[in-house]
Amino acid sequence: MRSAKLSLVLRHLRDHGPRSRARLATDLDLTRSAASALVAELSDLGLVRAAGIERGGLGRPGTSVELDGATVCGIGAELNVHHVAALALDLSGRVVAEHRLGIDAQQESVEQVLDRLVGLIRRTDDDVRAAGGYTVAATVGVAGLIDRPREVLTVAPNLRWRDVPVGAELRARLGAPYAVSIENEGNLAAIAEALPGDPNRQDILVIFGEVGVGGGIVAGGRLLRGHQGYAGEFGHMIVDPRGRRCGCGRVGCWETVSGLRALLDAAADPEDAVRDPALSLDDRLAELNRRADLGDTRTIAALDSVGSWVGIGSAMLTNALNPSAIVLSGYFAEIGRHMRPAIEEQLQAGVLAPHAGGTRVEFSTLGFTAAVRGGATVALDAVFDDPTVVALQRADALLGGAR
Amino acid sequence: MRSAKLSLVLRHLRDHGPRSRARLATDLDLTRSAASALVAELSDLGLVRAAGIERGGLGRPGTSVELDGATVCGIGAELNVHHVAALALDLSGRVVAEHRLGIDAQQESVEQVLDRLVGLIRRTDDDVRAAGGYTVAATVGVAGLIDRPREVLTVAPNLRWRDVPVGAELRARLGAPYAVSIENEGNLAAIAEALPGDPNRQDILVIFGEVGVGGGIVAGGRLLRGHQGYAGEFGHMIVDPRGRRCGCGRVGCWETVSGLRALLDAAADPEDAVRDPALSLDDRLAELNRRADLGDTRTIAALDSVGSWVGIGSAMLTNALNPSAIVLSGYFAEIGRHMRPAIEEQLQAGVLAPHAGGTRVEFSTLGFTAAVRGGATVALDAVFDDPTVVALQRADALLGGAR
DNA sequence: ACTCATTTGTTGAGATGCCGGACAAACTAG
DNA sequence: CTAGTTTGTCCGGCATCTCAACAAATGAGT
Repeated sequence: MRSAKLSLVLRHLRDHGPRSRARLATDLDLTRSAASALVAELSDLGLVRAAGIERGGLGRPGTSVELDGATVCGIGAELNVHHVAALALDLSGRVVAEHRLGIDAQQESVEQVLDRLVGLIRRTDDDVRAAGGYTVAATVGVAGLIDRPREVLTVAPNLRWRDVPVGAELRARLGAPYAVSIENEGNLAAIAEALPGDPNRQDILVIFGEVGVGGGIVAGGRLLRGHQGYAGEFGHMIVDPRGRRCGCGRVGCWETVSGLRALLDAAADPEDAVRDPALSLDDRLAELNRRADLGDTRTIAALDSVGSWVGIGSAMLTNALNPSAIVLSGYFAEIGRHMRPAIEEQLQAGVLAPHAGGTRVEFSTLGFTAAVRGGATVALDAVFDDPTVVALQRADALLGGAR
Repeated sequence: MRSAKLSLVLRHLRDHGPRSRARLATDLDLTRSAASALVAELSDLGLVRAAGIERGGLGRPGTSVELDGATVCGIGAELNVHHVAALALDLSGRVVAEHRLGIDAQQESVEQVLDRLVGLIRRTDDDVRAAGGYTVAATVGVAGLIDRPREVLTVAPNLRWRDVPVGAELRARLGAPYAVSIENEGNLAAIAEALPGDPNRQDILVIFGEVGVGGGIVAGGRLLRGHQGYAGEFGHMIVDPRGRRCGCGRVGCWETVSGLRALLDAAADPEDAVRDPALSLDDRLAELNRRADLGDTRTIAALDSVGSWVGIGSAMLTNALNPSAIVLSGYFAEIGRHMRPAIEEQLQAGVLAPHAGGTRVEFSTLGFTAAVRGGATVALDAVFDDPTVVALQRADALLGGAR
């Protein structure tokens, strides 16, 4: 009841930016007295602070209140085939710490990979503490199917892992005083794209492309996880039954025609440098962008073909979900501008609603940090859900310095 | 504030059935005093009543409290190509009144059809009043795309309507003291299948098949409407680009291979009685069921083929949404038992998650009343959201007898 | 049959938090 | 410099929740 009001105020400050107590009162339909009292309590918890004077209007200027980012942080981490990463975000959305490490999950044991990830999370937490803050929770994104109720990684074709209780393993290794949860990587990337407070980012479809294609659905500002947490596996929708065999064993999965490999195969001969896995992905995509800019016929045809498939799949999902935007992330964000016409053409053609239901095609600007940012956002949700938890957490963090 | 707690209690009684005040207190983490006070207030509002003594346990037996269905009703209505219908549900889910009228929307003017529907809603409301109750709200399901923010029927291929402000038209004609809202028919059918309190019916995918194929998505117990309210248009996902032309003008829409027409075309020659539109749909489907039971090769092959397509589309949506159940409604419910093997085969083959992510294939038992039931449920949501509204509504209903 | 433990529902006292109004503070407009 | 406006705080009143106590209704044990 009390925490619900505190949560309301805190979220409002996050979603709509700093503002005076009086403004909070009118926005949230409270009295000025109530707003003042709530702000005072949030201030005692170390979650908000004064942010300067609001000059310009008529009458006495208000003292603006903003989220206090200094102390409370959430950690997002990522466990992927070619890298592990961790990132800490404070309440105000600032990056406090960031670490990244290249690995080859297929060549290392499960234990080794988990140890590396735990090391990264520890270092991130250390950075947070060094900066005078503390960690409230950590959420780890994994490139595979996460059975949420059981907190088990069920299947990860690209990692080649099966039935690993990642949540319990990480908790045991970390022994941390903060909560640790796991989530599908694409789902976290989707959360990162659902910008709080932006009305055009409350019902979105995020499609994340690398070798595989995944993603997530945000509906009404909330992540759609499905019954067991398996929602968002767009890459394995079968769109071309007479097509190519997929890594998952099926034929014609969407990622076989819209994934990175499909693009590279269509755009270049096997000996071409853009198909050399030893070179950095950024460089190879930059080269394709250059060729497309110069008007290279084969490159443009490849981008058109892949773009059409991206559009066909997007149209199906748009008929089902009617999102306000489709956010293309991963390699699509790097090279998608050349695919846009083909994607939009298929979207117009394949969606029943006029003007494709108003769905816009957008490209992510978060790059490779989408998943870890989403993870940190989820971790911070604990605070926004119930701001009073930090009272306990803070005591824990100060007392239990040894872990 | 207070209404939030009242709402909590009322919903709990709906979702988990009658129970004592003490049980409510422990379930909802309240004190017994608070629970008593809340029940007393709900009782004053005429929403709950005593339901008998709970014998059997140790100690003093509790007096069970249940939803009082006698007074408060919600109306659901439906506007479809071949019929209009209306149904009133009381708080406890009992059908208080039901009316149905065959029409041919393509032969009549928009005004005529709306007048017929209004007449049906009026008669239903009269029945409610005759039974000593009153109507709190009405929700009308329409077979077409509803732009929710604007409350306009954007496009309805089967009705052949475009840009009709159905909400405003109905309100003007009814001049009713209760709220009137509109919604897509498939979405209402989906709500009707999401049984409150059943944990296996909180994340479901409802597919409704007649000539067209539509449906709705319930995620976390809440209807997924999308940005503009166009979500759930599964029938026009393009699944077979080399296939047949659809009524919407595109090629290969899912409903061209899984709709009723596809089944009838495959199962019988043009002169066969099962393809005679003059005969009742129920009789024709019964005949197909009979033939399949007798082992007729062509019928079984047709059901297998259509079932496979139903399964292929379901698998795509299951990858994206991970529902706990796919509820097949409309003509699928009548004849689906012969399709089940083909559907489940494609689901297993097309879903990445092991065992198809635990998604079960179920058949609706609501028949043609699904949409109107869903509409009445939505109408009653106003009461469950804020039980105090009935205090005003009741005064209105008693005073403003003339409308 | 009687007593005791157990559970229910109600009641009253106290605490908490919100609302409304009053008030001083701080600023703009003229 | 004054009048008007808006902000933030303080205080009495009200509603609501909690806590503790108590009577009522039952089963279990002797």
